[in-house]
Amino acid sequence: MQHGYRMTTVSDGTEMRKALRDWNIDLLILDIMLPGEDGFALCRDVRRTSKIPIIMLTAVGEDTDRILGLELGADDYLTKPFNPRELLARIRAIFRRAETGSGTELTENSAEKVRFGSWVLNLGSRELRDADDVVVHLSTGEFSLLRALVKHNKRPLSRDQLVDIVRGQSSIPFDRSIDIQISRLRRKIEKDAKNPKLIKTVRGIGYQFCADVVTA
Amino acid sequence: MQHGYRMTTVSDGTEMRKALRDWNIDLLILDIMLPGEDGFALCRDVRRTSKIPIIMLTAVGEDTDRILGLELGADDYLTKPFNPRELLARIRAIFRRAETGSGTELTENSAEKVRFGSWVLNLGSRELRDADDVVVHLSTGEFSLLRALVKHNKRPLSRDQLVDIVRGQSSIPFDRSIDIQISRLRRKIEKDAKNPKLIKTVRGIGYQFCADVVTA
DNA sequence: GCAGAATGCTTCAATTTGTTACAAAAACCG
DNA sequence: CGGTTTTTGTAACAAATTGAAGCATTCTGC
Repeated sequence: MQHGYRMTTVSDGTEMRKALRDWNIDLLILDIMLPGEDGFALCRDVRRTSKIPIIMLTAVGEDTDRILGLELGADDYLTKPFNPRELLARIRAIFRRAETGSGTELTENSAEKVRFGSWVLNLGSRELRDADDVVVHLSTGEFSLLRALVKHNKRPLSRDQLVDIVRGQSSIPFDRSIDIQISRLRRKIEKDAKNPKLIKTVRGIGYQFCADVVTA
Repeated sequence: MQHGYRMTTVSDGTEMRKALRDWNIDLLILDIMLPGEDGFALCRDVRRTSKIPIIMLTAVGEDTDRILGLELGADDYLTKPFNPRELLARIRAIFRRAETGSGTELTENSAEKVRFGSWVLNLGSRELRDADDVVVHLSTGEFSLLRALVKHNKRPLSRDQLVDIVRGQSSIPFDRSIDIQISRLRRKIEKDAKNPKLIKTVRGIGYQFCADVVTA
């Protein structure tokens, strides 16, 4: 976590696609010079399926017109060597632009409300309601954890991943804090906390959200 | 007419305002070094009333952070001396972004009034009215804070960001003033200040305006 | 069933946030 | 100008949240 942003570094196109699939990536910074597929191809490829903001890193003398142009569709670019402050400024500018959209676009495919079991979780207002429409209070951490689980539903998430999502840090060894948060969350949303139906433990791996999640 | 764009040159802030009023200007290119009012002030001033894209021209060593940041709100900037091709590329990029932008803008030039919960906030006259059309008085700081929250609704804002927006300064360490302002604002607009529905706390991050905001 | 490991959960202290009371600063007003 | 009111920030304390420690429980492979 730096300057309020959490980042993941990958070393090639394959890792990038994996990261895009496994995490909710909000912004991509692409170097043109890469082993394997070059940045141009990657950029074009990502653009085909996603509107995620892309910043390209170029060497001097590259054809800047082409980078920002329709062909590649990057949102911005920087010439190496660049000033870190400038990168930060451009990142912020991009998010600020995106913000003025409509609000709720953590990612493009995020819906406002999701339903699972007899619960309705409103991702915008951060409210969890039961079948009778009664609000069950969740602390920030509980909401954050639940959102992570729901977002990656039916997929086991390691404690590392969860800590990373919830706290934006990589976890220290023997970090049990997620277990406790899971415990607290189960107490609130499971009918029988001893027999969890929604948040199951995947021994040796982590936790998995098992309910069908319907975006309403 | 050059490269498909028509342009008008002005020499100071007064002329600029006249041009903005008399013509349909689509994009503003602002030099920071100007006779009379400087570019920073002009930029901020334009931003108060318009969402028109702004590109700033800066000398080397300027504080690029501030330029693209929330305070000034420019869309891009270029360091002098710059390559005309690069300026052209950035102009095109900005128009391309504008095209793909979704609607629902929450800025001055679109709507004067916004509605959330049972409240109506008039951004022009700075009046907040309840369901019975009774004015609830807000101090300058309270209004400014509420406007910031509403503008970035459904998105958590850090204390730093809020201080920056409200006071135009970066906050000192351990600055709790935002918390107190939030507290005062809640007392005025929340039905139950203990259970805030509009302004929620995001622990470790800041605050988030959670209501649906409708521009009326 | 048993040993060891992984997970669940209680307790408690540290941190973060909410709020009250009060003082400084600013605006207002004659 | 002086006096008054309003606004805003600091200090101090209350409440909520959270994670570490540590023991209880469950699971796995034998």
